[in-house]
Amino acid sequence: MGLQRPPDQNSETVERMIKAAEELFSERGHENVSLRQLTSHAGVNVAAVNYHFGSKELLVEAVFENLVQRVCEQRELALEKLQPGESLMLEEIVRSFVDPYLGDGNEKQGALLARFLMRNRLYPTDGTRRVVSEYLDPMAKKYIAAFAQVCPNLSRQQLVWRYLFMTNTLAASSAGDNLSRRIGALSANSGNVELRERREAMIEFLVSAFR
Amino acid sequence: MGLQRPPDQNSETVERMIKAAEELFSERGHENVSLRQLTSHAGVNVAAVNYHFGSKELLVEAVFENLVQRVCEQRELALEKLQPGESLMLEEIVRSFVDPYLGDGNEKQGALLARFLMRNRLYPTDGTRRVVSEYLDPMAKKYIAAFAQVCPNLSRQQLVWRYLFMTNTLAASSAGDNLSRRIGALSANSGNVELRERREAMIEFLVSAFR
DNA sequence: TATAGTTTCAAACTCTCATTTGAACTTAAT
DNA sequence: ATTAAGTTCAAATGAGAGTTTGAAACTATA
Repeated sequence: MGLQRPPDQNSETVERMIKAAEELFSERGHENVSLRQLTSHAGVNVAAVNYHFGSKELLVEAVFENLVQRVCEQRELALEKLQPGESLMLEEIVRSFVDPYLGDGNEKQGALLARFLMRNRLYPTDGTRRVVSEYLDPMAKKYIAAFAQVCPNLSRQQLVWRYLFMTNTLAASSAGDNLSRRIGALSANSGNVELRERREAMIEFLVSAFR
Repeated sequence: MGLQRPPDQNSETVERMIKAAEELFSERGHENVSLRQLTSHAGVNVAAVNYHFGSKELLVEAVFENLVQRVCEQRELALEKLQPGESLMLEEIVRSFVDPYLGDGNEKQGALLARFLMRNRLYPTDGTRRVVSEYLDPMAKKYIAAFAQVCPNLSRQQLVWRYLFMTNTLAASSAGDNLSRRIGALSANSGNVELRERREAMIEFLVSAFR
């Protein structure tokens, strides 16, 4: 009968669409990727989006949720590994937060996540809010608790602020390749900036911001 | 003959359009404001946009340039007022940077600027890049020089990084009212967060990030 | 093999948007 | 008063987007 709610099956088609979406969204942002571009890049029919996800918006949210879930799992693991030892290092907490965000190798994951988080900041929807409150907020509380152990001089309120500023810095610094260009313009140096270098500078910045 | 380039006149119509654009853009972002909404809110005809600016994109860039110019002028003044005394305070430099950005009273200006800067980070165009290199970059060099005086222990490279992280934090923290909601979710406190409070917390954060 | 449910496909549909158009109106100079 | 340029207007245009459709292809079960 035409229009039925498809179950959450892991069909080949769905995976290909999500993969294509991650690639294209991380480059141009989901508002600049039409369904025709997306589906042709994935090698599936245009109608597949509405058939499998219901709408473009729901596809976007599925990709977002997918990614956030992945990152939060990695953070969970990294944070747990830190807890047992009593001597909790500030820098290691920051690293356990930043590393899963940026992912490995290329900067695509960080860029994608940054786009989503900025988008949620500027134009939140019910779906994106749900992802934040379901995955990010519980994780945030754990991090704030961890920071509280290392920074006993900061009040709970201050910790909340700084945690949020940290996430903002991370998101804003990962979005687009514009930062590298800007650094070239401001430094006397040559333009090219290494990824590793950027990551280390940011961690240094964040660590000092918690002191 | 139909299509001529109109000069930069300060006609009533142009002013009304820019004013309406600032209001609507700061609330919903320029991608979510159609020209019909914009012009009807301004009380002018739809065709006026293309007649006076050439296109929607050029109107957006004009609003952006307008705003950035204003903010940079205020920063210039505030920074100059600081220089004469030898005892340059880190916190005052940060304030001279933050205050013109956030504007006075309502948070509309900060939100508008944040949207533009994020947009430029995610989807830069020739026009927005021009505004950045023409207004923001020269200003940035002055600020980096000022920070260098107060933070002699930081290398030039570190100063550049931290300046950029500062701008990112500022932009990300000013965009949307989502931050307040998030704080409510993470604190045990009640949801409402004062503007002043937020501003002070951010300045505290930024100051500590430069130490 | 027959049948019912699921998935794919090309094509059409609908809607909104920025942009263009040509006439009407205003303004200022000759 | 006449003319020409600048400006405004309602209406049309056309491109591009997401979505829907109904038939065809596929898959599994009986």
